[in-house]
Amino acid sequence: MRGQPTILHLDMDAFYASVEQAAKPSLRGKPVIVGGLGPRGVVATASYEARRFGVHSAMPMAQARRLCPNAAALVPRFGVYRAISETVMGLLAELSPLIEPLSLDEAFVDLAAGGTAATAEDALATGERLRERIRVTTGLTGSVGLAGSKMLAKIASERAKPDGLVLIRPGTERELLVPLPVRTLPGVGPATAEALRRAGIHTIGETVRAGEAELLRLLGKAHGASVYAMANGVDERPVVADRDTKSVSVEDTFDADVTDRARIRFEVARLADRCVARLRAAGRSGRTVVLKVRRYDFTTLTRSETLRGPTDDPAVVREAAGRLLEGVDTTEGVRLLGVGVSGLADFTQEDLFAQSVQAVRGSHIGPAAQEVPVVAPEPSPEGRSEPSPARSWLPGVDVAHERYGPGWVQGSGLGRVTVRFERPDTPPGRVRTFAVDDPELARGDSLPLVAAQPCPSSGEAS
DNA sequence: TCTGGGGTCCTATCGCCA
DNA sequence: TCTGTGGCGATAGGACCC
Repeated sequence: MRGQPTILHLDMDAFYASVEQAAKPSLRGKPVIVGGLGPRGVVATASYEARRFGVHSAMPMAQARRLCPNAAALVPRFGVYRAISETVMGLLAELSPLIEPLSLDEAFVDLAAGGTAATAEDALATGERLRERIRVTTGLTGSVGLAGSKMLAKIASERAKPDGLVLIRPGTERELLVPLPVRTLPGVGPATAEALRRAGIHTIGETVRAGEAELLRLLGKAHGASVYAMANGVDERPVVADRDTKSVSVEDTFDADVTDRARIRFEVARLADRCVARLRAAGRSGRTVVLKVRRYDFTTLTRSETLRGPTDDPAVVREAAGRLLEGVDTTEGVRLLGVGVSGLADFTQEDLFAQSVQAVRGSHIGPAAQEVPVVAPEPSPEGRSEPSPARSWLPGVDVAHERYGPGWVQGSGLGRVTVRFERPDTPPGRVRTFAVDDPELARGDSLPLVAAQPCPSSGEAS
């Protein structure tokens, strides 16, 4: 049974960038980069046109723009991606009840659990049918890998990219793996690859030849054993549906390092509130509060405190984070602050002994400034600016103009905003420029990428 | 213009306790 | 009572993934 290609891995092609190209006809066939646009932004996804210039995920945006100055650089629209992702996951759910999403654009499916892959040929047919369904319902392409394990299915989809399907037949795994670089193996990142390289190990074949004892010596017990097994094509990890969240966190990188202690305290309180808002939205509470500080030199430290019981009270989390901050020296400047909660529970058990000093205060989520005796940050020259009107016209966002209809922001600056008026189902549209405070211009709703099926009253287009 | 944001898992160390 | 051992929770850091 094992070895039969019953594990399917789906990977949507250049997902965020492809969504933007589908939504914005003028960008089709052109280089598109989605990511943070601030001075410290990084690339989330680059379209294949941009990749030809050497742009790739996790690259600093500034470098990406030097490599590919003509690319459209857009901020991510996670709401849109999430909605499309749900549609795609719905298609996967038709194949099998056992699906494991890895991110918005990737998932494993255990076809055996769905009875849709008795043979390799069945699996192939299922995979091709899926790709077609995805194309028709979303207008996007995805690549499919089929194999007998998660690792191999993932390697297969990688080889299938873009817009393809690869099946690894039982018995061919070893010869396929042998020449591949060690970085191909799940769990082998930069640090592990470097440790192996120093031992003269570059490929999976060399990993196998080194022997298990040598790997244990180089990488330690658990990691060494796992890498050795993977190198031999042994991967028994099951497809796990419904992984439940173990922690919730939020973090912010500042445009410039922050040294002002009052400002840092204020930001930590704000992050704590945002974190609790997410926690509550998920209907969870948590017991351990974690503060994360990345300093000017990129060294990162965490401090944590475990409460007597789980909480979802913003004041409690804010105070714990504040206490943790008091033990951290920030005089030389911080580039990132984060607040997280782990040790999650489903229930909200209010502590009988009031973990918060401010027991009397309401436990609703309110503006941090209400409770924290923090100097509202002066319009200081450092750090992220408060959301100014101009900043909400970020490239890529949806807008609607009273006269010209739906469009998207192409760029803004010097008090002006440039909008391209087009929709997923129109030809490339034309560009108009407005004052940033033009009363006829407002944020708009995203439009479906594929014309909605005849459906009574599709109430979009406000 | 060097390096995001949201996670998971593993390991080491320390103190407490049986 | 002293010493050792082992388990366990809390804490911190690091590697990895998308």
